[in-house]
Amino acid sequence: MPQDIPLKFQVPDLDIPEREGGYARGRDGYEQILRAALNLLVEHGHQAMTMRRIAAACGLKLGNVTYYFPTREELVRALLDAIIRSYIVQFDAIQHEEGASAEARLEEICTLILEDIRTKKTSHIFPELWAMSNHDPFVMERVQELYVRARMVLNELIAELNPSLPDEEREVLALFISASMEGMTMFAGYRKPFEPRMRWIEKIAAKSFVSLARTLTSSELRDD
Amino acid sequence: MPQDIPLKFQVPDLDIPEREGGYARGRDGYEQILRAALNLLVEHGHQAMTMRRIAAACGLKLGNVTYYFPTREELVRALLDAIIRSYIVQFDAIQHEEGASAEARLEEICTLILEDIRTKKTSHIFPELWAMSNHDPFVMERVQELYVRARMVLNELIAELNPSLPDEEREVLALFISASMEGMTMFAGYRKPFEPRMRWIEKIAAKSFVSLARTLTSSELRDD
DNA sequence: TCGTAATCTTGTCAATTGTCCAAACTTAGT
DNA sequence: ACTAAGTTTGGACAATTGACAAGATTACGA
Repeated sequence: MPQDIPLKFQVPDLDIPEREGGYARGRDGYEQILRAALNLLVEHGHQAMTMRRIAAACGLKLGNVTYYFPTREELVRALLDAIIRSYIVQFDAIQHEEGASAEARLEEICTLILEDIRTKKTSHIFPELWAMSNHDPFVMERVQELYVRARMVLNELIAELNPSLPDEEREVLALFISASMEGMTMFAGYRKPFEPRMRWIEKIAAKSFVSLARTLTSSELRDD
Repeated sequence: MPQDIPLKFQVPDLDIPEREGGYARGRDGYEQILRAALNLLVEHGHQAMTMRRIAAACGLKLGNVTYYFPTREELVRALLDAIIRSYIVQFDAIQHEEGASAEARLEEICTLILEDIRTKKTSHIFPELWAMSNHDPFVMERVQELYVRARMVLNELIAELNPSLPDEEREVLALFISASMEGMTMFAGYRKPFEPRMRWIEKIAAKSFVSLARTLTSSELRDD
């Protein structure tokens, strides 16, 4: 996966769990397969990610791929696990990182996420995941788990900026901010029409989110 | 397509163009096919939308489907055309509708869009479209055309609320607002974890977007 | 070095897919 | 009723897919 944009934090492509037993060659094969599958997913989408194409892409034979992953389902799950794990690791790192003011950190997080959205990998994979998750509970669960982690970071910062906001309201606000940024994927992601304007979008987002986090009050959310 | 949420404005499922020549029976078949295809897309995703499944779903024979749509590609394009056309018609109607203050209308538009997002149809179809658009220029073009129309409405309202904001900045702001709402699809759409909190999300969105539209200044977007 | 577990090759299998076609049947206007 | 255009049917085709298995080859510790 070539790096297409200079990023402060680069999310690793895959976080592949250790494999029990086996030879070094086997670990290589396993990883090669997942990387080839990821590449196909990014370049040509989920439906083009066939066992044969994966095999061809990493120089293995079809039968060999089914040795590592007896069914396509297992391969897809291992791939999504590895993809999502890499994001979660990144979010956890950010969360436990001490830094400047809550406001500055909120802005930084947003910049981080919006920059990641501009990468080809992210802006191609996530729409696939969103589409898959509508018809596959496993994907849904993993994707939502990822976003739970993403919101944890936001929640902490909002709590610092606006201590009087009740828990539930704060969580909805964190969701709003997170979802808002995800929405940029289709418009300012890789080779999308507003990609060149991503800097402005980052500024609008920072201003808007900080203002919201600071000024949102519980009474504004009361039901009619 | 059953209506799952009571909506003020219900976007029609499909806007099917008139068919040149042919008998009434033929117009029926044509429409049945597109409706069956839409239903499959919503219920089981793009990959499940095969010619045979479509035929079975609308009680036609496979060969008959290929009579109306010689290739699957043509069918998909006709379907996406009909889907997107129905949204565009809706946006055009909203745009030329006189109403209350710009602020009230902006809030109304947002409520409208966010409510539509909660429908099964919208929250299932759009992720499919976004994923497809990454690998199919035709889909990309149509989807972006839809969003251009959506932003036209926002642009007018922002211009009214903030006349001194230059054109380009206003367009990026309109994009931010539109994209922000689209991002809710994966979190507060049909059967998504935050669907029950959509009312709060609408209120946060209204407050945030109106505030942005009012207060954003050109100097805040200047490059460093 | 030797033996066993791990990895790899090769080929096959049924199932599904999009596309195509020739013949039969319907419809609507004359 | 006749006709020409529109529609429907049933079947066929090659291509692709995921899964599977028997045997060859390789890695690595005893």
